[in-house]
Amino acid sequence: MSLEHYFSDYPVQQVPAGTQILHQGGECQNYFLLVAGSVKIFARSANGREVVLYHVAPGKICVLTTTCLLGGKRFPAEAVAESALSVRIMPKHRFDELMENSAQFRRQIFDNFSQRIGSLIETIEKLALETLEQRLVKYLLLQPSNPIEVTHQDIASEIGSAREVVSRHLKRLEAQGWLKLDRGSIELLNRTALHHLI
Amino acid sequence: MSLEHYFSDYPVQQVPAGTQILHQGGECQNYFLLVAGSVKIFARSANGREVVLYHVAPGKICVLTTTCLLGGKRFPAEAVAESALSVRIMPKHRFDELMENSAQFRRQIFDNFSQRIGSLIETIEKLALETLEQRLVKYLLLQPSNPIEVTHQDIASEIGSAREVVSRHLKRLEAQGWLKLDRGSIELLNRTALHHLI
DNA sequence: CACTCTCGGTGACTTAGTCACTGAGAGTTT
DNA sequence: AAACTCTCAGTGACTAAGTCACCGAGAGTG
Repeated sequence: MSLEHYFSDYPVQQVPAGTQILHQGGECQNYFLLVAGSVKIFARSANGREVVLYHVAPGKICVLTTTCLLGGKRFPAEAVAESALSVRIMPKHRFDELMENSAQFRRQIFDNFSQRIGSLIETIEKLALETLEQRLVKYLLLQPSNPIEVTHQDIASEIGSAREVVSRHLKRLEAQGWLKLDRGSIELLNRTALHHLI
Repeated sequence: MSLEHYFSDYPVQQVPAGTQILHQGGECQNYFLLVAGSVKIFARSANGREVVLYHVAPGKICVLTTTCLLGGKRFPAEAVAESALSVRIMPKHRFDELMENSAQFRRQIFDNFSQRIGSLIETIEKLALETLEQRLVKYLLLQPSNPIEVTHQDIASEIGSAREVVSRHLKRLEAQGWLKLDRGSIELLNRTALHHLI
């Protein structure tokens, strides 16, 4: 039984791409389950630099929303729709009721939490222990499409760095002939060579 | 009703300071509740650099142990007793039973999870968005004792940096007259001045 | 066609991390 | 007490990463 089952009483709502769903310091009202699309959860520093904390994928709930509602806290980051979204929204009382009465539902929510903790720890390890080149190359090799449609700025905030630094590294990799840069896209030409950098 | 209540059937066991409790890739067998002392959970890179992920405080369980047991995964980090510990150990079947039957217990475990997710996100934001000086000064100002009994290496892994870098920053702060360095200890002399660096 | 906006490139500089080595001091052994 | 070992910190020289200020190309708009 997937999480979506428990949300099926609530209608699917559409959210356009680019919508800012939650702001730093904002209040969470309801739980939402993502049916389709992708939500980016990130933090922004005073001088405008950003770092992506995680992405919410279809079939998942936003863990941070859950911790806010359970703890009565303000949302500590920014949430933006990376693409057009379909979501189902569940009111707090129904969530609490399910947590009380359904072991299956609890299990799903707990799994969501566990996976998120694992991914956050991975992020910390990467930031503190890996070089920028390693993070960059891993990011590139993980992308499903080729060419990859993404700006240097996007990559920088994904891997916790600055745009200029990412640009320079990419330029160097292009000079080696391992990829090809274009405005808003990166084509990987030699995955094997890139793999050897990790 | 605190978490400790649910563990009271299980005897308090002593663990000497410095014991390595869990290794990266090791298997978790049981839940443990910390009664007294402190456990450091950290990751280590290939070249020996370390980064502290979090500390387990008295009255808390180790969230990572929980996620391992729930997900049947290997422990993704290192766990070391920072001081002598008193712990109570609960077998998996009893934990599962409590999760099933006690809303209070579930609530406690969830709170533990939520707090940990919050602290991990904070750590990511610090690593990616703050300067080393900010992280260092915040660390110093947060310590309860003065002088602070800690090595430069310890600080470096707390704030995700390298020993030499921390040493140089501390030397500079000492030259300003804001603190006094000694082997294994740092005495803060001017908290106000340090505050202005944040 | 002019205007604007996003994206990326670049030079000069600062900050952070690495590597290799040094020496001081504390504790232990002989 | 002298020699030994270990931990901790200091340092110079270097590389990597991040910042700041600016430029120019190209896409989209009116």
